[in-house]
Amino acid sequence: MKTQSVVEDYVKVIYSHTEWQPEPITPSVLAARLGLAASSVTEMVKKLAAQGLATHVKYGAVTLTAQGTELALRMLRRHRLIETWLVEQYAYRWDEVHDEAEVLEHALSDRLLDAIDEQLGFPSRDPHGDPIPARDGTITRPVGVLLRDASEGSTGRVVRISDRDPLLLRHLEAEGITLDTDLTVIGRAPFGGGFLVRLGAHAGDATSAATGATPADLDLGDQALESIWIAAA
Amino acid sequence: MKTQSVVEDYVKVIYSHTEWQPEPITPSVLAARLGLAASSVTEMVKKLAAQGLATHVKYGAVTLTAQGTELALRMLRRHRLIETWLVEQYAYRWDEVHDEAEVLEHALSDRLLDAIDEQLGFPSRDPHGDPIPARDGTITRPVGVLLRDASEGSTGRVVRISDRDPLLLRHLEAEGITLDTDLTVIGRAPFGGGFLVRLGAHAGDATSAATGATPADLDLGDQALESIWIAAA
DNA sequence: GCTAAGATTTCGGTGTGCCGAAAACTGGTC
DNA sequence: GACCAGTTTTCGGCACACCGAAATCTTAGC
Repeated sequence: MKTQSVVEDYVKVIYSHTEWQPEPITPSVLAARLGLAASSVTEMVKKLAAQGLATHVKYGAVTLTAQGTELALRMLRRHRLIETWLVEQYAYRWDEVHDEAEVLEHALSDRLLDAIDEQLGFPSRDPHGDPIPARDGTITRPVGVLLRDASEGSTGRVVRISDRDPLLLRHLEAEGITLDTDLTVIGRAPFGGGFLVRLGAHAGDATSAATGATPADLDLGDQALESIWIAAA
Repeated sequence: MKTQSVVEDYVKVIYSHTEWQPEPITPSVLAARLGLAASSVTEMVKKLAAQGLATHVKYGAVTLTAQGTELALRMLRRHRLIETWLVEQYAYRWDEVHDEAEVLEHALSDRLLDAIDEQLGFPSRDPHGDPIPARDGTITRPVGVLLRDASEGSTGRVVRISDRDPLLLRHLEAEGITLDTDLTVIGRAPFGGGFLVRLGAHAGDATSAATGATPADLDLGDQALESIWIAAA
């Protein structure tokens, strides 16, 4: 019961892997995410299983038990509340909060966390649009589609941006794309061109949107397409 | 460079021991304060010495080097700022902050700590009256005498109360004694009576103060006499 | 100065989480 | 159905901070 925080990290990563895609995580991916050797992960996963937090088919994937999921959601709640708090109260930018939250999520007491939750007015999502699990472990996934899968000509509002890469976050912010930004999907430019979006829900008329780019259109890279979720405004 | 926090705890305790009394700390006292076996302390102290944080005369006392003192003051600054912050921002009571601060002092980044410092208006003392070291390691000790050593009939203002024992803090608060409380020292009642103080700087006249107790006088225990510092109001 | 009580250090050992190398297993290919 | 590449597990080992027991040192009392 001493260095609990290692267990918390494993569980959090295992859970996170399935949050936006269905496949359960394999030991090698887990090792890569944690920055550890595969052999270390095998050992630790055995301990997680012994504690009833995970199940592990030999030579196969790692899955959380109900108890493990509960712990993961507690940690996710902590992480996302802390990120939100840093942005709201201490003027952190959304690309700067992750590392600090990574440490603090293991250190704050439940009491302090609840006080912070109240101070923030019980927010339901963090600065990247990720849902903050409720105290009872409830989590409501925001509806939305990956920008890559959005249909041409459609408009939508940004509801989530993956926090995986801080540099992408800074780039997008510089381009004017943050949470709740309205945008219109122009689509892929012909002859292998980039993927274009226009800021604003009503920018340009349908004809120009179907016809081509204007100087105001943004050419987003593949990484952005895989990171931005939009939903009907 | 991983579990730095153990080193930080040792250094903090070593420093704290000399903050309000001159004697350097011995390994056994250090072990008691940390709740560890003496043998563990011997080992760790050797490592502190190897890192240039402490000097250790064999079979004798442990002292901090300039570098060790610097680290201790950084930790003390963290601890006391966090305590102040918990009280001011999150409605903790002064007897509840210690354990939370004990954990957080190892987890907050310098950046966040500075932001908190600013939010609090760069306070110079914590909720118990302990001075908060400045960013550059400067610390200004509040002037004052231990209540035990205060002369009879004198009046003063409470400038510090040791945070060693939360129960004492709660008791004193219930009796009406907190930081900046003015009080008059009546003195020790005759025939082995308790040590009496009166709330307020002007309560009663000199005669009654010299003569004896009134119902409003407080009879403080020995622990309180060793824990409360007063200075001219 | 001697001794004994008490403090301190030394010594062997523990648990945790990590590693690299080697062995064992998987799934796909021919 | 045998092989092979890649993954996973096993194995021996390491660093860290801790422990109790035994050895060593200090110091107070006489």
